[in-house]
Amino acid sequence: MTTRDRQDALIRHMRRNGTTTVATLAHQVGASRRTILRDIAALRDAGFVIDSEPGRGGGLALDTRSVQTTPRLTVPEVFALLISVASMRAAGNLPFANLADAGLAKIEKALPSDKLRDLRRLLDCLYIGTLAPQIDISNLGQMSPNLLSAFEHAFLKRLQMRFDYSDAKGARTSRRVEPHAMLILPPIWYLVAWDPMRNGFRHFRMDRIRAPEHVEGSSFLPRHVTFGADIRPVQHPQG
Amino acid sequence: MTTRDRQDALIRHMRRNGTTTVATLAHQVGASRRTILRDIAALRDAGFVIDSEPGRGGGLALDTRSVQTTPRLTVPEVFALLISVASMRAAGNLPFANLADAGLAKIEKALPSDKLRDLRRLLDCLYIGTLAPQIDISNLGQMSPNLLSAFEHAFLKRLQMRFDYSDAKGARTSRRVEPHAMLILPPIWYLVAWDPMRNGFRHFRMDRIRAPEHVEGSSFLPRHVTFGADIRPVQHPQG
DNA sequence: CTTAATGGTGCCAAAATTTGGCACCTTTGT
DNA sequence: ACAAAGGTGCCAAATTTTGGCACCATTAAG
Repeated sequence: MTTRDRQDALIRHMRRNGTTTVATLAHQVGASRRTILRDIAALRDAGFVIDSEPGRGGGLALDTRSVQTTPRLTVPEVFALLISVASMRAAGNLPFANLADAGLAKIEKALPSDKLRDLRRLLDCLYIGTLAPQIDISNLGQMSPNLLSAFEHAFLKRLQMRFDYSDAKGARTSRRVEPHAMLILPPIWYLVAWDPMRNGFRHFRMDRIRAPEHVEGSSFLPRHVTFGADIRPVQHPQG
Repeated sequence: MTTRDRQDALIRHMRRNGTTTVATLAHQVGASRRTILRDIAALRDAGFVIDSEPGRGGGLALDTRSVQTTPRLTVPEVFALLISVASMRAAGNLPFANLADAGLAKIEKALPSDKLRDLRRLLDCLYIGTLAPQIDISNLGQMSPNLLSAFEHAFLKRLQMRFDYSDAKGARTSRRVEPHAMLILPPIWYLVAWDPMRNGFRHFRMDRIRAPEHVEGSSFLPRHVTFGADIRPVQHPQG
């Protein structure tokens, strides 16, 4: 969460909720009161009109008439939206998915061509099933926050991914694989990847993937990639 | 001079001067070569298309055709996207939903304020449950394509909706109700509405709602509203 | 072939910025 | 008087940014 992201979140929250307070915002974005006050000052500096009332019953309120900015979405953001819509379609809610799709199409049109190319490649590797697999989902875990970004980064740049995996019996192994596809069989998500150590394709339940605890040669990792996209290039089959 | 200011300056310089080099830019803004290269990467990530040619006589050039066009989305489109993301969040796929949310926030920012007000009102009437109801879903039907648009139209303009409804026993009734909320208990979607004939609130499973076969006074209906949003205003409780 | 110019990447320590905590002030409604 | 709210100044700790360096790949000129 960069400064900029946090400030975006503040604006979003104020847009949605109307009047709010510094304490509320601080709790919302997980920052201190002091930081929020600094952000508010920065946002005012950037042109946002934010009314404030001191005293009991006071608070902050964004004047929504004030600023209009062009949205600039990143590839993972659009990809996440696409996944949302696609999985809703898979759940059978077609009419709504179609409407959302129309909106997405417009967004895609506004993407620069190279981003669009990335997006198409990501879409090509995404499979969404309609029927839930007949398996026990009582111990369905939480997916790690950075997994989608890490997948996108590694897949597009043809890098390997490193992570720790717990199989159905709870045995933890450390993996280094080449990501090839994402398979969604609601509510289970799978990563399909080539495991060069085992010389074969493997499915990994994404809720069982964790960031690697001990990364050898961690100095090779860009700091923002949590799942250890490696610098070693991958021989992908498709062009 | 913040990072952002510097990156803006780079874009301005490239817009003005056409082809340039990293060294030139570095000298221009008083930063190192390394920093400029990092900025270029960030700008590309943000959606700017910047061509580059290596080798003697090479350089950088901003593709000015790739100027971002603001996608024009309608309220129902954004609403459908929001539902997609919200239902994915309800399904427990938080990290992905958060990413999608960030994208949506940017889209919301670009909406004109009156649309944003509409959107907020729609959001206020949307409830998404996390646990599926313990009911038989073997006969889950298809939701009609225009139902969401009709709901949005009728709700925002405080009009009545007309439709045919089949209850659990298959008995068909013709309804004329005031829509108040949408309740999603995956995979079942409900319309919550006031039924003035029966003088009470009713839940309608949305997959059992069908367009009315015989609509009296159909000349009053806007053509695109399939479900017969009536011109009679509704007394909504909230402002 | 050699060389110079150019974009690009990885790494690391130094520099700069951001952050959280604290004390304290002002305003406002009960 | 008091509690709840916004706002400011300060400082050490945490985090991010930066510059410098080495090095790679590509390209054109000599």
